[in-house]
This record gives sequence, structure tokens and C-alpha cells, in this order.
Amino acid sequence: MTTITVDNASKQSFMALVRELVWTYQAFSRLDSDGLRQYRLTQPQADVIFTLGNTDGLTFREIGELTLITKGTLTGVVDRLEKKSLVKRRQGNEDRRCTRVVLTKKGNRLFRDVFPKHIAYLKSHFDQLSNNEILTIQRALKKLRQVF
Amino acid sequence: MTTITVDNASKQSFMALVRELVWTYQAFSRLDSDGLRQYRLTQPQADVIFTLGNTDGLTFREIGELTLITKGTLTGVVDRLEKKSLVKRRQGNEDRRCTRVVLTKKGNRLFRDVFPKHIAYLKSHFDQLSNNEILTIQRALKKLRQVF
DNA sequence: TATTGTTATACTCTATAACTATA
DNA sequence: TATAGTTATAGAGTATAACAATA
Repeated sequence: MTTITVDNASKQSFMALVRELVWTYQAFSRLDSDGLRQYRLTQPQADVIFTLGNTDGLTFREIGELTLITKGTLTGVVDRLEKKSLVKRRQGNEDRRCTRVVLTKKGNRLFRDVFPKHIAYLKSHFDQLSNNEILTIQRALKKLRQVF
Repeated sequence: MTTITVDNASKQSFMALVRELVWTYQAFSRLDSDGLRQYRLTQPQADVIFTLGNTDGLTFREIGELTLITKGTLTGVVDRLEKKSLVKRRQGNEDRRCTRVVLTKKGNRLFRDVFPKHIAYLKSHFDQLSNNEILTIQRALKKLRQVF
């Protein structure tokens, strides 16, 4: 009897935590993709652009590891970015199996000019939080992620 | 100069927070959908089943409000669940524009038997957290969500 | 043989808007 | 006129697996 009670209580507190994580992420995600829409970018596309920023280009494997997009999907995402002239493929010299994906001039401009704007837009919804609160929340999330 | 420094610092701490939220959610999300796959359920489908559990059925509008799935999409999700005999549509009597979505016997079994298993599976990855830590993280997430 | 990236397939979800049937 | 749900369309991401080129 006691065991069941304790178990249920811990299960419920766990579910409440999961629900909170999902709701919080969804709230953020909607804000994020709404903001990105005006630049005609999806979240995965923005993720790739963001990852490529301040690099000399990355291979598909590297981008995949950083963004958690699998290679088959990544080919499609990069295709769409290339069609918009935001990135280009550059064949590797040493290992000719590798393809480097690089930001174009236009892609770099997007990263340098538009991304800060997007971040400011997101941040404007955060101004009620003090730096201290931000740190506390961040630490909590990190702990949560580490147990996964 | 000072202003720029402060602004950059706060921008960076904000970005670190966002990155943490996204990573944490992705870690959870992968675990979640990996676990659901063995029951042939996608996350939106599981979300609907979960929402319908312990109710006498809900209308499309209600489900949409609770799961944040828009009506056009929801029709498709419910179609697929109906094809799997997990839910059924029931025409409303009072207002004949409304359709009630109800769990079938099979859907109820899934909710009652399989869902607890899935939750236990998720929870097994959480056992390193004390109830106190769970509460702390939950409070942090709630504060974060409220500012969105 | 193993790795890199592409291609192909089938499915699911998303946004948007026009449509129907009720109210 | 407004609301509930369906239908249609186009696009984007996902999983999976087979494939070609290279190592």
C-alpha cells in the first residue's frame, strides 16, 4: 500500500515535469518558427545556417552530429538552402568522399544581419527574467538533460 | 562601450538558455518517440490518446485546444487513429456540427496498459533525480514558460 | 570492408484556404 | 454570419534502406 502510494506520487511528479518541459518547449518553438517565417526559414534550415555561421564550412557528417539531423534528411535540407542561394556544396580535396557545406555571401549576410534580429525578437519575450533567473533555469535544464 | 558589453553578455546568456532548452527537449523527444515506436504511435497520435484518456470523449475543438494541433491536421491524425481502431467518431446530438472523439475498447486498453509502461520507460531515465530536484526543475521551467 | 553522401519510398505533420452542414 | 469539421494542396521533415564513389 505504502509502496504503491509512493510510486504513484513519484510517477505523477515525473509526469508533471515532462508536461512542463513539453509545454515550455512548444511555447518557445511556436515563437521561434513564427519569427523565422518572415525570413522563409524552417527551424531545421535555420539550425543549419546557425551551425555553419563563423566556420569555414562543415561536412554533412559534422552538421548531422551538431544538429541531430540524419544524413538522408540533411541532403534535402541542404538542397533547399542551396536553392535559396544561402549555402553551397564544395567538394573535399583530401578525402573526396566528403562534401563541405559553406555559407554563401547571401547566407553569411543572413547569419550576420538577420540572426541577431531574430535573437533580439526572441529575447524581447524574455526581458522579464533577470540574469540570475536565467542562470538558475539554465542550470536546471542542464541537470535534466544530463539524466537523459 | 559598457552598454555594448552588457548587452552582448545578456544576449549570450539568453542564447545559452535557449540552446539548453532545445537540447533538453530534443533529448527527451528522441527518447519519447523511440519508445512510442514500438506501439506504432507518433507523438501527436500519442498526445491525442493521452488527452482522451479518462474522459467521455472530446470534440475536435477541445482536442485541438489541449494539444495545440490545428483542426485540419487533427482530422488526419484522428483518421489514422481510427484506422487503427483506437478511437471512433461519435456524432453530437445537441449540436450536430460537433463530433465527439472517443477511445475505443482497444484505445482504452492502450491508454490503461501501455501508457503506464511508456511512462515507466521514460521515468527509468530519470531515476537519478530526487523528488526535490524534479520540483526545482519544474518550477524553473514554469517560470520560463510564463514569460513566453 | 567501411564510410560519405545521394537517391528512392512511403508516411506523417504543417499551414492555408476553400468548402459543407449546421447554428 | 459564425462555428465545427472536412477536403484539397503544397511543402517539409522523418525513417529506412539500397546505392555509388571513395577510402
